[in-house]
Amino acid sequence: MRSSRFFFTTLKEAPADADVISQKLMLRAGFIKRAAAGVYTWMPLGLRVLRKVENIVREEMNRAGAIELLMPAVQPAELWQESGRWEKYGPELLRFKDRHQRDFVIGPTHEEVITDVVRRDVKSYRQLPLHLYQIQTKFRDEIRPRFGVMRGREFLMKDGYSFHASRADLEREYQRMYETYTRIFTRLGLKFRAVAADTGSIGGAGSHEFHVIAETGEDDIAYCPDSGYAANVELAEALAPTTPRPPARVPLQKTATPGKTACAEVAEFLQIPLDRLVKAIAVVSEGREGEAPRFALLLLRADHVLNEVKASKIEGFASFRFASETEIVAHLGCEAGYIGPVGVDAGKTRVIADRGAAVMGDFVCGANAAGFHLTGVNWGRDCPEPEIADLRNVVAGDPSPDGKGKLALCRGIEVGHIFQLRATYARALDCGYLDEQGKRQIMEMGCYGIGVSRVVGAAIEQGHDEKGIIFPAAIAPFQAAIVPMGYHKNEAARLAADALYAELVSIGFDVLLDDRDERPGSLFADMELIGVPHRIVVSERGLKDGRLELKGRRDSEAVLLEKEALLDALKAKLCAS
RNA sequence: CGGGGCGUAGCGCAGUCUGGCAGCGCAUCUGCUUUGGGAGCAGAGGGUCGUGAGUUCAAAUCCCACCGCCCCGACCA
Repeated sequence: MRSSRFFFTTLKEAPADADVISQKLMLRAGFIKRAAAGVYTWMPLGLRVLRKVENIVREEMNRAGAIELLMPAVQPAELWQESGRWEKYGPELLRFKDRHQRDFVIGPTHEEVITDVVRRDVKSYRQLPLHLYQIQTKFRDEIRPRFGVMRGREFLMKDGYSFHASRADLEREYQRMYETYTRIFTRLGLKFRAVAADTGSIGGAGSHEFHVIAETGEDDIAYCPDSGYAANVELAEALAPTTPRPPARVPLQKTATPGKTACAEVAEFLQIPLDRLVKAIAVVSEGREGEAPRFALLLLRADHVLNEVKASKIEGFASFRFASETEIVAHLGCEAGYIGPVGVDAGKTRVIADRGAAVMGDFVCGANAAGFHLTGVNWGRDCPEPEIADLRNVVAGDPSPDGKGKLALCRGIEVGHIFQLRATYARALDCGYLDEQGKRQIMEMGCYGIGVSRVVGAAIEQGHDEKGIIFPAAIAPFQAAIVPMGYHKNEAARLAADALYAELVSIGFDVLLDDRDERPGSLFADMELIGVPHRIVVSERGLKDGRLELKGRRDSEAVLLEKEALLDALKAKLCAS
């Protein structure tokens, strides 16, 4: 490609409303243009990157035996009503009516459509297993789209769905997809980590997320450098402390702590470390219609943080919320800030302690009286033994749940997710087959997603500097750029640049000849901004010695090479990736 | 949904308090000079000042309503 025949525009200043680096750089580099909140046009330069990601994903899915198809973005409401998600899916599901007042949705995902396709055409175990996938535009009406293409409302996704005659075969395909995803993100040139993820109501070890490691990620990941264990913090188990609860040494005492409602303030006021305090979090579950709301007090060591996913697994609290001030006063006779487990009415309030809080002795907590805390509190002696559960987020240094080493934490951007759906959708939509005995069975399903457009943003979050984007060669808009000095003034440089361009194209390189009539500084700055991994400068001064100049995007200095040596160097670098 | 902020040329912003010719930098166009790190000089084009309705001799500026966007808040006992 020649710049003069291509179309791209760059900006010196990023639009003021961009809030993450990838969004700023994508706007500055002219990869995307905002059309509405969370909705973007992919400009030709950005589209080249998107297509490269897409093609790697496609190649590897095909290699793994999955078969591509393309489903509609617009889906009839009937399928969603049949699966039950018409009611369950919230306002993220964009619904609309056509001219005949029939209900439709713009697909946020395609379980319903694919299951409908398969149930119509697959009748026999002989047609299984079957793995179908597509790379298609999705729409989710996020409350607050942000971070450019990383949390857009409209985005490009690869979604695959596999169908099986047995759970064992689903597990085999799941493992194959785990390996395929590992291969995909490796080829994309990204630093990533596969982590165990929450499986929600389905349970089992049936879900992994693939995260690109980046400081700006929205997810916390716990991993063990020694054992290879990795899990989303939502899921990572905090093991019960191995040290037993110490015996009570001091008597229960009520202490005035006027105005000290936050744990940190209480600890400072009493001159004790934060981990001697127990904090109480009041939660409510609405329960079914006609039932009274259920109330519970969750107790954690004050320096620990409540994990809401874990809390939602408490029996009866699947969809809990934090209690209102009124509810707290009604159950505990005191406002928030001074509440605790001592003296609560066991008939009305469940007391559930995190494993860490359950082994504490002589601790401090709220006295259920405004302006007072209790010191020297001990389970069993001063209040009933609590229910015990794993309620907190793990922290760096916690023992790994597999018992081998200690956990570390990092942040990640979720770019892939694989999931053993089992029969959830197949049952709802009655997707079955006849087995060897001619008996009808419900299929086992898996689903496998990759956020293709999000990968582009994640790659930039991971690879950039003050000059702009640094792409891995596999997904850069061009593998290399030829930058001639004085293309429009100097015939020798022009002829040499044209010849080199023709030669690189003929051997299959995706190269940009920057033949714009601009000053060198502008050309350099633009090539660096858009993240081209290799730059070749053709100048009269180098040509005098028969040399060209090669510089990697991360290099500080260029090297002067004769043409053949330069071709060899480029081949070595680009073919390796 | 609650709180805060913003909306002026393609991009970044000033001007609003205190009403009085709609500005600056970058980008764009023309000419000359320049040519290895986002050039200089001279000139030019480009605006429903988010929308609507008011107040006023006069509104980007004041009042009211609406729309859009951004940020913060759903880890709090």
